[in-house]
Amino acid sequence: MRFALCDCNNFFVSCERILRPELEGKPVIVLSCNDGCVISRSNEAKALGIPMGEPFFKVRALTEARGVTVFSTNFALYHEVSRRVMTVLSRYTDRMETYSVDEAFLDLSIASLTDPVEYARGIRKALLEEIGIPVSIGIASTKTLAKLAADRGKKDPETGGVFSLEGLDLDAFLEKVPVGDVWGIGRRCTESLSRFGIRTARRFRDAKDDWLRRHFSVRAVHTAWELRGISCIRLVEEDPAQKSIQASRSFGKPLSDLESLKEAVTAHAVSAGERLRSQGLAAGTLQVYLSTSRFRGNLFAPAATMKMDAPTSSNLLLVKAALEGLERIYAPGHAFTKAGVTLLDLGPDGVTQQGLFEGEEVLLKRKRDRALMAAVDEVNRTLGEGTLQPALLFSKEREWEPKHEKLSGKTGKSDGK
DNA sequence: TCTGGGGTCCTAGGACCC
DNA sequence: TCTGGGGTCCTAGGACCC
Repeated sequence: MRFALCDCNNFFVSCERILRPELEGKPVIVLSCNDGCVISRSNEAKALGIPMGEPFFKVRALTEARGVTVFSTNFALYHEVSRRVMTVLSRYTDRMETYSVDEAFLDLSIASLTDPVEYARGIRKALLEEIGIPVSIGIASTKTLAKLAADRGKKDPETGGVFSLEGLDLDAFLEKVPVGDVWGIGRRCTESLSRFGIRTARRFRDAKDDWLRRHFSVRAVHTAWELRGISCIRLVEEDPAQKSIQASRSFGKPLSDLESLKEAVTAHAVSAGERLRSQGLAAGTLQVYLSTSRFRGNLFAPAATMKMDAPTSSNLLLVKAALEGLERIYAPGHAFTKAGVTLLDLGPDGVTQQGLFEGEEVLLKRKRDRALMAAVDEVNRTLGEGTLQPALLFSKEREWEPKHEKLSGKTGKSDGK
Protein backbone atom coordinates (compact mmCIF):
# COMPACT_ATOMS: atom_id res chain seq x y z
CA MET A 1 0.00 0.00 0.00
CA ARG A 2 0.98 3.57 -0.52
CA PHE A 3 -0.88 6.30 1.33
CA ALA A 4 -0.46 10.04 1.06
CA LEU A 5 -1.75 12.43 3.67
CA CYS A 6 -2.40 15.92 2.39
CA ASP A 7 -2.62 18.41 5.24
CA CYS A 8 -3.40 22.09 4.67
CA ASN A 9 -0.94 24.36 6.47
CA ASN A 10 -2.50 26.65 9.13
CA PHE A 11 -5.75 26.09 7.28
CA PHE A 12 -8.05 28.77 8.72
CA VAL A 13 -5.33 31.41 8.49
CA SER A 14 -4.55 30.35 4.93
CA CYS A 15 -8.24 30.71 4.02
CA GLU A 16 -8.33 34.25 5.43
CA ARG A 17 -5.21 35.08 3.43
CA ILE A 18 -6.95 34.14 0.20
CA LEU A 19 -9.23 37.13 0.79
CA ARG A 20 -6.44 39.28 2.24
CA PRO A 21 -3.29 38.44 0.26
CA GLU A 22 -1.42 41.36 1.79
CA LEU A 23 -1.29 39.36 5.04
CA GLU A 24 1.16 36.90 3.48
CA GLY A 25 4.30 36.83 5.60
CA LYS A 26 2.59 38.66 8.47
CA PRO A 27 1.46 37.26 11.84
CA VAL A 28 -2.20 36.19 11.74
CA ILE A 29 -4.39 34.18 14.12
CA VAL A 30 -7.97 32.90 14.05
CA LEU A 31 -10.05 32.62 17.23
CA SER A 32 -12.72 30.19 18.26
CA CYS A 33 -16.16 31.66 18.72
CA ASN A 34 -16.97 33.59 21.86
CA ASP A 35 -13.54 35.23 21.67
CA GLY A 36 -12.29 32.04 23.27
CA CYS A 37 -9.09 30.44 22.12
CA VAL A 38 -6.51 30.65 19.39
CA ILE A 39 -7.34 27.86 16.94
CA SER A 40 -5.15 28.70 13.94
CA ARG A 41 -1.83 30.50 13.69
CA SER A 42 0.35 31.62 10.83
CA ASN A 43 4.02 30.63 11.04
CA GLU A 44 4.85 34.21 12.00
CA ALA A 45 2.37 34.04 14.88
CA LYS A 46 3.87 30.72 16.00
CA ALA A 47 7.29 32.37 15.95
CA LEU A 48 5.96 35.05 18.32
CA GLY A 49 5.30 32.27 20.82
CA ILE A 50 1.50 32.23 20.63
CA PRO A 51 0.52 28.69 21.62
CA MET A 52 -2.22 26.67 19.97
CA GLY A 53 -5.41 26.62 22.01
CA GLU A 54 -4.30 29.52 24.18
CA PRO A 55 -7.11 31.63 25.64
CA PHE A 56 -7.17 34.88 23.71
CA PHE A 57 -7.18 37.07 26.80
CA LYS A 58 -3.74 35.76 27.68
CA VAL A 59 -2.17 36.84 24.40
CA ARG A 60 -4.28 39.84 23.54
CA ALA A 61 -1.65 42.31 24.73
CA LEU A 62 1.00 40.51 22.70
CA THR A 63 -1.12 40.58 19.55
CA GLU A 64 -1.69 44.30 19.91
CA ALA A 65 1.96 45.04 20.60
CA ARG A 66 3.21 43.00 17.66
CA GLY A 67 0.57 43.91 15.14
CA VAL A 68 -0.96 40.46 14.85
CA THR A 69 -4.09 40.39 12.70
CA VAL A 70 -6.90 38.63 14.54
CA PHE A 71 -9.87 36.96 12.87
CA SER A 72 -13.05 35.44 14.20
CA THR A 73 -13.90 32.11 12.64
CA ASN A 74 -15.66 32.14 9.30
CA PHE A 75 -16.71 28.54 8.88
CA ALA A 76 -18.70 29.21 5.74
CA LEU A 77 -15.48 30.34 4.08
CA TYR A 78 -13.41 27.43 5.41
CA HIS A 79 -15.92 24.87 4.24
CA GLU A 80 -16.08 26.36 0.78
CA VAL A 81 -12.29 26.40 0.46
CA SER A 82 -12.17 22.85 1.82
CA ARG A 83 -14.64 21.68 -0.80
CA ARG A 84 -12.47 23.14 -3.56
CA VAL A 85 -9.30 21.59 -2.12
CA MET A 86 -10.96 18.16 -2.06
CA THR A 87 -12.12 18.58 -5.65
CA VAL A 88 -8.58 19.27 -6.83
CA LEU A 89 -7.23 16.33 -4.84
CA SER A 90 -9.78 13.99 -6.38
CA ARG A 91 -8.14 14.56 -9.77
CA TYR A 92 -5.05 12.78 -8.52
CA THR A 93 -6.52 9.51 -7.29
CA ASP A 94 -9.59 7.32 -7.57
CA ARG A 95 -9.58 6.52 -3.90
CA MET A 96 -9.45 9.18 -1.23
CA GLU A 97 -10.84 9.90 2.21
CA THR A 98 -11.80 13.39 3.31
CA TYR A 99 -10.56 13.01 6.84
CA SER A 100 -11.36 16.48 8.15
CA VAL A 101 -11.97 19.97 6.88
CA ASP A 102 -8.25 20.36 6.14
CA GLU A 103 -6.90 16.85 5.65
CA ALA A 104 -7.34 14.04 3.17
CA PHE A 105 -5.81 10.61 2.75
CA LEU A 106 -5.09 9.55 -0.82
CA ASP A 107 -4.47 6.04 -2.04
CA LEU A 108 -1.41 6.41 -4.23
CA SER A 109 -0.91 2.70 -4.88
CA ILE A 110 -1.11 3.54 -8.55
CA ALA A 111 0.65 0.99 -10.69
CA SER A 112 1.92 3.47 -13.26
CA LEU A 113 3.28 5.84 -10.66
CA THR A 114 7.07 5.75 -10.69
CA ASP A 115 7.94 8.83 -8.67
CA PRO A 116 5.40 9.46 -5.90
CA VAL A 117 7.33 12.37 -4.43
CA GLU A 118 7.34 14.19 -7.75
CA TYR A 119 3.64 13.38 -8.14
CA ALA A 120 2.92 14.88 -4.71
CA ARG A 121 4.86 17.99 -5.63
CA GLY A 122 2.49 18.37 -8.55
CA ILE A 123 -0.49 18.15 -6.21
CA ARG A 124 1.04 20.72 -3.95
CA LYS A 125 1.71 23.09 -6.82
CA ALA A 126 -1.84 22.76 -8.14
CA LEU A 127 -3.41 23.59 -4.76
CA LEU A 128 -1.14 26.56 -4.30
CA GLU A 129 -1.72 27.98 -7.77
CA GLU A 130 -5.39 27.18 -8.27
CA ILE A 131 -6.69 27.86 -4.76
CA GLY A 132 -3.89 29.56 -2.88
CA ILE A 133 -3.67 26.99 -0.10
CA PRO A 134 -0.24 25.68 0.95
CA VAL A 135 -0.17 22.04 2.01
CA SER A 136 2.19 19.42 3.37
CA ILE A 137 2.11 15.90 1.99
CA GLY A 138 3.42 12.77 3.66
CA ILE A 139 3.85 9.45 1.87
CA ALA A 140 4.14 6.02 3.54
CA SER A 141 2.76 2.50 3.64
CA THR A 142 0.21 3.23 6.40
CA LYS A 143 -1.99 6.14 7.37
CA THR A 144 -0.28 6.58 10.73
CA LEU A 145 3.15 6.76 9.10
CA ALA A 146 1.85 9.10 6.40
CA LYS A 147 0.67 11.47 9.14
CA LEU A 148 4.17 11.51 10.63
CA ALA A 149 5.70 12.04 7.20
CA ALA A 150 3.42 15.02 6.58
CA ASP A 151 4.43 16.51 9.94
CA ARG A 152 8.02 16.30 8.84
CA GLY A 153 7.10 17.89 5.52
CA LYS A 154 5.49 20.74 7.36
CA LYS A 155 8.28 21.40 9.87
CA ASP A 156 11.34 20.81 7.73
CA PRO A 157 11.72 23.46 5.01
CA GLU A 158 14.29 21.33 3.20
CA THR A 159 11.55 18.89 2.22
CA GLY A 160 9.73 21.49 0.20
CA GLY A 161 6.50 20.35 1.84
CA VAL A 162 6.64 16.75 0.64
CA PHE A 163 8.21 13.91 2.57
CA SER A 164 8.20 10.19 1.88
CA LEU A 165 9.09 7.41 4.27
CA GLU A 166 9.32 4.83 1.52
CA GLY A 167 12.74 3.22 1.46
CA LEU A 168 13.88 5.15 4.51
CA ASP A 169 15.43 3.78 7.70
CA LEU A 170 12.28 3.72 9.84
CA ASP A 171 14.22 2.89 13.02
CA ALA A 172 16.19 6.09 12.78
CA PHE A 173 13.13 8.13 11.86
CA LEU A 174 10.88 6.83 14.63
CA GLU A 175 13.67 7.16 17.17
CA LYS A 176 13.41 10.93 16.83
CA VAL A 177 9.62 11.13 17.02
CA PRO A 178 8.17 11.76 20.50
CA VAL A 179 5.49 9.14 21.11
CA GLY A 180 2.92 11.84 21.80
CA ASP A 181 3.25 13.06 18.20
CA VAL A 182 1.86 9.79 16.88
CA TRP A 183 -1.71 9.87 15.54
CA GLY A 184 -3.96 8.30 18.17
CA ILE A 185 -1.57 8.70 21.10
CA GLY A 186 -3.06 11.47 23.19
CA ARG A 187 -2.00 13.29 26.31
CA ARG A 188 -3.16 10.70 28.84
CA CYS A 189 -1.63 7.83 26.97
CA THR A 190 1.63 9.74 26.59
CA GLU A 191 1.77 10.27 30.35
CA SER A 192 1.18 6.61 31.10
CA LEU A 193 3.72 5.49 28.52
CA SER A 194 6.27 7.83 29.99
CA ARG A 195 5.89 6.11 33.36
CA PHE A 196 6.87 2.88 31.62
CA GLY A 197 9.86 4.63 30.07
CA ILE A 198 8.37 4.71 26.58
CA ARG A 199 8.96 8.13 25.09
CA THR A 200 9.69 7.58 21.41
CA ALA A 201 7.56 6.26 18.59
CA ARG A 202 10.17 3.56 18.07
CA ARG A 203 9.87 2.22 21.63
CA PHE A 204 6.12 2.24 21.32
CA ARG A 205 6.24 0.39 18.00
CA ASP A 206 8.38 -2.32 19.59
CA ALA A 207 6.12 -2.88 22.60
CA LYS A 208 4.37 -6.24 22.86
CA ASP A 209 0.82 -6.42 21.51
CA ASP A 210 -0.69 -8.04 24.58
CA TRP A 211 1.03 -5.53 26.85
CA LEU A 212 -0.43 -2.67 24.83
CA ARG A 213 -3.81 -4.35 24.80
CA ARG A 214 -3.73 -4.82 28.57
CA HIS A 215 -2.62 -1.31 29.51
CA PHE A 216 -4.35 0.64 26.75
CA SER A 217 -6.78 -0.55 24.11
CA VAL A 218 -7.05 -2.33 20.81
CA ARG A 219 -6.49 0.98 19.12
CA ALA A 220 -3.05 1.25 20.68
CA VAL A 221 -2.28 -2.16 19.17
CA HIS A 222 -3.46 -1.00 15.76
CA THR A 223 -1.29 2.09 16.04
CA ALA A 224 1.76 -0.02 16.87
CA TRP A 225 1.09 -2.23 13.84
CA GLU A 226 0.78 0.81 11.63
CA LEU A 227 4.13 2.08 12.88
CA ARG A 228 5.57 -1.32 11.91
CA GLY A 229 4.39 -0.60 8.39
CA ILE A 230 1.43 -2.97 8.48
CA SER A 231 -1.67 -1.13 7.36
CA CYS A 232 -4.69 -1.84 9.54
CA ILE A 233 -6.56 1.47 9.51
CA ARG A 234 -8.31 1.43 6.19
CA LEU A 235 -9.26 4.21 3.85
CA VAL A 236 -12.87 5.31 4.36
CA GLU A 237 -14.07 6.53 1.00
CA GLU A 238 -17.75 7.31 1.36
CA ASP A 239 -18.65 9.29 4.44
CA PRO A 240 -20.57 6.98 6.74
CA ALA A 241 -23.95 8.08 8.09
CA GLN A 242 -23.60 10.49 10.96
CA LYS A 243 -24.25 8.97 14.37
CA SER A 244 -24.84 12.05 16.45
CA ILE A 245 -25.55 15.74 16.03
CA GLN A 246 -24.56 18.21 18.66
CA ALA A 247 -25.36 21.88 19.25
CA SER A 248 -23.73 23.69 22.13
CA ARG A 249 -22.32 27.08 23.00
CA SER A 250 -20.65 28.76 25.89
CA PHE A 251 -22.68 31.67 27.21
CA GLY A 252 -21.53 35.26 26.97
CA LYS A 253 -21.62 35.30 30.77
CA PRO A 254 -22.46 32.77 33.49
CA LEU A 255 -26.19 32.15 33.96
CA SER A 256 -28.25 30.76 36.81
CA ASP A 257 -31.86 31.48 35.94
CA LEU A 258 -34.04 28.84 34.37
CA GLU A 259 -35.63 31.19 31.85
CA SER A 260 -32.37 32.04 30.12
CA LEU A 261 -31.33 28.40 30.11
CA LYS A 262 -34.65 27.49 28.49
CA GLU A 263 -33.94 29.93 25.68
CA ALA A 264 -30.46 28.56 25.11
CA VAL A 265 -31.60 24.95 25.15
CA THR A 266 -34.48 25.75 22.77
CA ALA A 267 -32.11 27.43 20.35
CA HIS A 268 -29.76 24.44 20.41
CA ALA A 269 -32.60 21.97 19.85
CA VAL A 270 -33.77 24.04 16.87
CA SER A 271 -30.29 24.26 15.40
CA ALA A 272 -29.62 20.54 15.84
CA GLY A 273 -33.04 19.80 14.33
CA GLU A 274 -32.24 21.85 11.23
CA ARG A 275 -29.08 19.91 10.62
CA LEU A 276 -30.92 16.66 11.30
CA ARG A 277 -33.53 17.39 8.63
CA SER A 278 -30.99 18.72 6.15
CA GLN A 279 -29.55 15.20 6.10
CA GLY A 280 -32.93 13.51 5.96
CA LEU A 281 -32.47 11.96 9.39
CA ALA A 282 -34.62 11.45 12.46
CA ALA A 283 -33.43 11.10 16.06
CA GLY A 284 -34.56 8.47 18.54
CA THR A 285 -32.83 10.00 21.55
CA LEU A 286 -32.07 13.50 22.73
CA GLN A 287 -29.60 14.48 25.40
CA VAL A 288 -29.53 17.86 27.09
CA TYR A 289 -26.79 19.05 29.36
CA LEU A 290 -25.57 22.02 31.36
CA SER A 291 -22.12 22.75 32.64
CA THR A 292 -20.41 25.15 34.98
CA SER A 293 -16.92 26.40 34.15
CA ARG A 294 -14.26 23.76 34.18
CA PHE A 295 -11.72 26.39 35.19
CA ARG A 296 -13.15 27.49 38.51
CA GLY A 297 -14.86 25.77 41.39
CA ASN A 298 -16.19 22.25 41.27
CA LEU A 299 -17.44 21.21 37.89
CA PHE A 300 -21.18 20.61 37.89
CA ALA A 301 -22.38 19.08 34.63
CA PRO A 302 -25.80 17.46 34.85
CA ALA A 303 -27.28 15.74 31.80
CA ALA A 304 -30.58 14.10 30.91
CA THR A 305 -31.23 11.49 28.26
CA MET A 306 -34.67 11.60 26.70
CA LYS A 307 -36.02 8.70 24.66
CA MET A 308 -38.42 9.88 21.98
CA ASP A 309 -41.64 7.91 21.59
CA ALA A 310 -40.62 7.37 18.00
CA PRO A 311 -37.68 8.70 15.96
CA THR A 312 -38.51 12.26 15.03
CA SER A 313 -37.19 15.23 13.10
CA SER A 314 -39.82 17.64 14.35
CA ASN A 315 -38.61 20.74 16.14
CA LEU A 316 -41.79 20.74 18.19
CA LEU A 317 -40.99 17.36 19.70
CA LEU A 318 -37.26 17.98 19.96
CA VAL A 319 -37.74 21.28 21.78
CA LYS A 320 -40.34 19.73 24.06
CA ALA A 321 -38.02 16.88 25.00
CA ALA A 322 -35.11 19.25 25.50
CA LEU A 323 -37.09 21.50 27.84
CA GLU A 324 -38.41 18.52 29.80
CA GLY A 325 -34.85 17.31 30.22
CA LEU A 326 -33.73 20.75 31.28
CA GLU A 327 -36.39 20.94 33.99
CA ARG A 328 -35.17 17.60 35.22
CA ILE A 329 -31.50 18.57 35.56
CA TYR A 330 -31.80 22.22 36.48
CA ALA A 331 -30.66 23.18 39.94
CA PRO A 332 -30.67 26.79 41.11
CA GLY A 333 -27.62 28.49 42.51
CA HIS A 334 -25.07 27.33 39.96
CA ALA A 335 -23.23 29.63 37.58
CA PHE A 336 -23.69 27.74 34.34
CA THR A 337 -21.41 28.66 31.46
CA LYS A 338 -22.58 26.26 28.80
CA ALA A 339 -25.58 24.31 27.57
CA GLY A 340 -25.97 21.79 24.80
CA VAL A 341 -28.24 19.38 23.01
CA THR A 342 -27.15 16.13 21.36
CA LEU A 343 -29.27 14.02 19.03
CA LEU A 344 -28.59 10.28 18.99
CA ASP A 345 -29.95 7.05 17.52
CA LEU A 346 -30.10 8.67 14.11
CA GLY A 347 -31.75 6.94 11.20
CA PRO A 348 -33.43 7.81 7.93
CA ASP A 349 -36.51 9.94 8.39
CA GLY A 350 -39.92 8.82 7.22
CA VAL A 351 -39.46 5.09 7.59
CA THR A 352 -40.45 4.85 11.24
CA GLN A 353 -42.56 1.88 12.09
CA GLN A 354 -46.02 2.34 13.35
CA GLY A 355 -46.05 1.61 17.04
CA LEU A 356 -48.19 -1.27 18.24
CA PHE A 357 -50.74 0.94 19.94
CA GLU A 358 -50.56 3.99 17.73
CA GLY A 359 -53.69 4.97 15.92
CA GLU A 360 -54.30 6.83 12.72
CA GLU A 361 -54.18 10.23 14.44
CA VAL A 362 -50.61 9.70 15.57
CA LEU A 363 -49.51 8.97 12.04
CA LEU A 364 -51.44 11.91 10.71
CA LYS A 365 -49.89 14.21 13.27
CA ARG A 366 -46.45 13.00 12.33
CA LYS A 367 -47.18 13.68 8.69
CA ARG A 368 -48.37 17.20 9.51
CA ASP A 369 -45.30 17.84 11.63
CA ARG A 370 -43.05 16.83 8.79
CA ALA A 371 -44.84 19.11 6.36
CA LEU A 372 -44.65 21.96 8.85
CA MET A 373 -40.93 21.50 9.36
CA ALA A 374 -40.32 21.40 5.62
CA ALA A 375 -42.17 24.70 5.31
CA VAL A 376 -40.23 26.27 8.18
CA ASP A 377 -36.91 25.18 6.69
CA GLU A 378 -37.91 26.58 3.32
CA VAL A 379 -38.88 29.96 4.76
CA ASN A 380 -35.69 30.20 6.79
CA ARG A 381 -33.65 29.24 3.76
CA THR A 382 -35.15 31.90 1.55
CA LEU A 383 -35.85 34.70 4.03
CA GLY A 384 -32.91 34.16 6.32
CA GLU A 385 -32.02 32.13 9.37
CA GLY A 386 -34.34 32.64 12.35
CA THR A 387 -37.23 34.11 10.36
CA LEU A 388 -39.42 31.37 11.80
CA GLN A 389 -38.54 30.09 15.25
CA PRO A 390 -40.18 29.18 18.55
CA ALA A 391 -41.80 32.14 20.31
CA LEU A 392 -39.50 31.65 23.25
CA LEU A 393 -36.60 32.80 21.10
CA PHE A 394 -38.14 36.11 20.03
CA SER A 395 -37.29 37.33 23.47
CA LYS A 396 -35.76 40.40 24.83
CA GLU A 397 -32.42 39.80 26.43
CA ARG A 398 -30.80 36.73 24.89
CA GLU A 399 -28.38 36.78 27.76
CA TRP A 400 -27.20 33.31 26.90
CA GLU A 401 -25.82 34.27 23.51
CA PRO A 402 -22.07 34.15 23.08
CA LYS A 403 -20.44 37.51 23.08
CA HIS A 404 -18.91 38.58 19.82
CA GLU A 405 -17.47 41.85 20.88
CA LYS A 406 -14.39 43.56 19.61
CA LEU A 407 -13.74 41.51 16.56
CA SER A 408 -15.41 42.42 13.35
CA GLY A 409 -14.08 39.33 11.65
CA LYS A 410 -13.35 41.51 8.66
CA THR A 411 -10.82 44.09 9.73
CA GLY A 412 -9.47 42.03 12.60
CA LYS A 413 -9.03 45.19 14.60
CA SER A 414 -9.39 44.79 18.35
CA ASP A 415 -11.03 48.15 18.69
CA GLY A 416 -13.49 47.48 21.48
CA LYS A 417 -16.58 48.24 19.43
C1' DT B 1 -12.83 40.00 34.07
C1' DC B 2 -12.02 36.79 29.86
C1' DT B 3 -10.61 29.50 28.56
C1' DG B 4 -14.34 26.49 21.28
C1' DG B 5 -17.33 23.25 18.99
C1' DG B 6 -18.36 18.95 16.83
C1' DG B 7 -17.38 14.41 16.17
C1' DT B 8 -15.91 8.93 16.80
C1' DC B 9 -14.68 4.83 19.18
C1' DC B 10 -13.66 1.84 23.23
C1' DT B 11 -14.43 -0.07 27.72
C1' DA B 12 -16.10 -1.11 32.25
C1' DG B 13 -19.80 -2.07 34.72
C1' DG B 14 -24.72 -2.37 35.64
C1' DA B 15 -29.15 -4.47 34.34
C1' DC B 16 -31.27 -8.26 32.96
C1' DC B 17 -32.06 -13.03 31.72
C1' DC B 18 -31.94 -18.05 32.17
C1' DT C 1 -25.30 -18.83 58.60
C1' DC C 2 -24.46 -20.27 53.97
C1' DT C 3 -26.10 -16.91 48.50
C1' DG C 4 -24.06 -19.54 40.86
C1' DG C 5 -22.41 -18.72 36.52
C1' DG C 6 -22.51 -17.12 32.18
C1' DG C 7 -24.31 -14.62 28.57
C1' DT C 8 -26.11 -10.24 26.22
C1' DC C 9 -27.34 -5.59 25.95
C1' DC C 10 -27.07 -0.86 27.16
C1' DT C 11 -25.02 3.30 28.77
C1' DA C 12 -21.94 6.66 30.87
C1' DG C 13 -17.64 8.24 30.76
C1' DG C 14 -13.06 8.50 29.00
C1' DA C 15 -9.84 9.29 25.38
C1' DC C 16 -8.84 10.87 21.18
C1' DC C 17 -9.26 13.54 16.84
C1' DC C 18 -9.54 18.09 13.98
